[in-house]
Amino acid sequence: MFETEQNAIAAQIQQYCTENDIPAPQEFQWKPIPFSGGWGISTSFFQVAAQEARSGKKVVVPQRAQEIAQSVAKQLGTPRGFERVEAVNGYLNLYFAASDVSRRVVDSVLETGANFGRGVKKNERVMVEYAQPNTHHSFHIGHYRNAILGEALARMVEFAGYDTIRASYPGDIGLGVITVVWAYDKFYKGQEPQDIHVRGQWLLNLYVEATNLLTPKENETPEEIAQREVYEAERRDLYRRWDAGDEYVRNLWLETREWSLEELRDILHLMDIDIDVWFYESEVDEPSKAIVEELVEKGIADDERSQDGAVIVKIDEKLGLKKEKYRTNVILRNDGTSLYLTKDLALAKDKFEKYHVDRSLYVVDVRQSLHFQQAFKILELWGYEQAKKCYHLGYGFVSLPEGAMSARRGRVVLFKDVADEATRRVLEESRKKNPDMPEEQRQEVALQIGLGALAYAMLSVDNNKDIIFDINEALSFEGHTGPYIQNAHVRASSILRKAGMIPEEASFDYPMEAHEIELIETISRFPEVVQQAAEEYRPLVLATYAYDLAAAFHSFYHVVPVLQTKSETVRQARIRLIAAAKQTIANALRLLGIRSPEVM
RNA sequence: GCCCCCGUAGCUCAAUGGACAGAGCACCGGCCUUCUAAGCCGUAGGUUGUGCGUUCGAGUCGCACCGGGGGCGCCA
Repeated sequence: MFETEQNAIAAQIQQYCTENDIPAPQEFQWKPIPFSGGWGISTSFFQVAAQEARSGKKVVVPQRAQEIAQSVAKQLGTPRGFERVEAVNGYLNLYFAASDVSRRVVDSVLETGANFGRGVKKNERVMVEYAQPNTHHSFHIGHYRNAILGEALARMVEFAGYDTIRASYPGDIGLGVITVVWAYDKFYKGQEPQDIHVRGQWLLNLYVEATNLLTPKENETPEEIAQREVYEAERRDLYRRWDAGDEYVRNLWLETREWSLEELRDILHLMDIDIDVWFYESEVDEPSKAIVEELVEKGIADDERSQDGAVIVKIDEKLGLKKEKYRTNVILRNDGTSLYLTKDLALAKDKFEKYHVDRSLYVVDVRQSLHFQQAFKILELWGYEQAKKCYHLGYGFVSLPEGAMSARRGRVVLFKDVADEATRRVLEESRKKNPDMPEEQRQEVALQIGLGALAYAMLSVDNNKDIIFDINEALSFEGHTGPYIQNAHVRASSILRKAGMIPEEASFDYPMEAHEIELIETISRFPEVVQQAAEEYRPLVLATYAYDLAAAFHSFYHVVPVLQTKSETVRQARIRLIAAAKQTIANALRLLGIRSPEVM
């Protein structure tokens, strides 16, 4: 928020350096003054001093940095908007005139409202692909991490100023899908439950049971082996018929697929996710085969089918690399069917050509990073410049204290179960703490708080870290959690309700409390936090910020009176500050996909 | 064999190469006749896996090693 001041001072420093034969810094790194109670900006002169040392001057770098800082401080005096300038340990610290700057920050937040922190429009279209669960399964907590991470990323990138498209890519075909269709058709046709989530779980059980029937076991009798082989043949036949477009199989597949999609849409709705473009794996299957032919013609792929092999791309060789990095991968099986990689090539082509995407983000777990590196390099070999702006956001996978989630072993934590449990726990808490709340409102708020806790638990861990899902930790409501932040918003709302109205304007020209200044300082950081989080593709940055902001608010709330303040001037300023804090908390939470309730 | 990620307080996690490595949980001690105690304040807790190096400055960058996880041509 302080670019104007920073640039003006930077220019003065550069001029001073040039005039005094000191190497002028090319670019300045401005940082907040790290000491508590000190609100302002700082920069250091170590690099300048080190440059002098390198050019032959006999200087001790830290000492020289302090000398320069001192002389610069002297030269600057006290610039407009600041109340104090000091040189300490090689750093130049410029302390704001808190009252002036506070008013500017608060006015700016209240003027822009829900748009406070929004970045300037960048002329670039970004597609974020996330929410790619397989159909014919139920949605588990690992899918949830993917969805909330993707959504937070999309919101951040959009708010930072990019034209953003949300894409989902359900895996609606493959051996796993066919396995479920086979089991359904053979054993359970017409027995499906009606509730969409019960049905999702039921499909999952079907998959487990079918896989069990098809998996070789120890000490099988000849009869058992024969039975299993019959089943296996049936499954293969079903896949073949699907591939051939057999009407019966296709209808069966579409019907069962729709159950999963219904559940997926319901969950996305619950999460407040609105997907713009739905890609289905089954729909890129045919186009992807055509791409293989093109790649063979262009000499990018090698066709080894005549030697009973597959169609492969020797990526390292084509790139001229000597050491193995991207290796070699298959893009068409020897039976002519396509693979995951092939489909991703077709999908990327669509993204670039149909949706004119400049930058493409893939939110997929980290185990697939080689796959994406290969896909991006093949796209590059194929001639797509945008491939350089494809980025795989790999995140650590979610496992359970007992180990990896495994549908076959029945070791899966379903999102819907966790969401229900979250709501239940919040309701219990809420009845104790706020017994007078109308029951209808309580239900609605409980969902927001429960999901807030869950979302925050996922987003407050950096992307590349694995998460061992512990429900008690994830649904904690105290301390570094979503509800802690939501509670700050609720407390602010409560004060504003009692205040009645927000004054049109107010001056902060009074001796401000340290907690008051700290809160405003934290609010002022929001716009750059948004940019950082979006540039780094890291919701964690925003999650940490939201917590810092809430913590600053809670401390302020405890120490600084607002409505009880005697001075009407101070009261008005603080009411506006509360409104600004509330708005900024809401904006930050919104980017994390978390609701900001008025009461809790 | 090659590649990627992780290792920070008892536990879970933070920290654009920059000032004194910070939070939460758990533990202990305070604070509700005062704007919502899902809160606030305080105590305690560290050789940042090990060693070398780069740098004025390293938890952060490089190399080696130790420990854990993941990936590596016809699964997705």
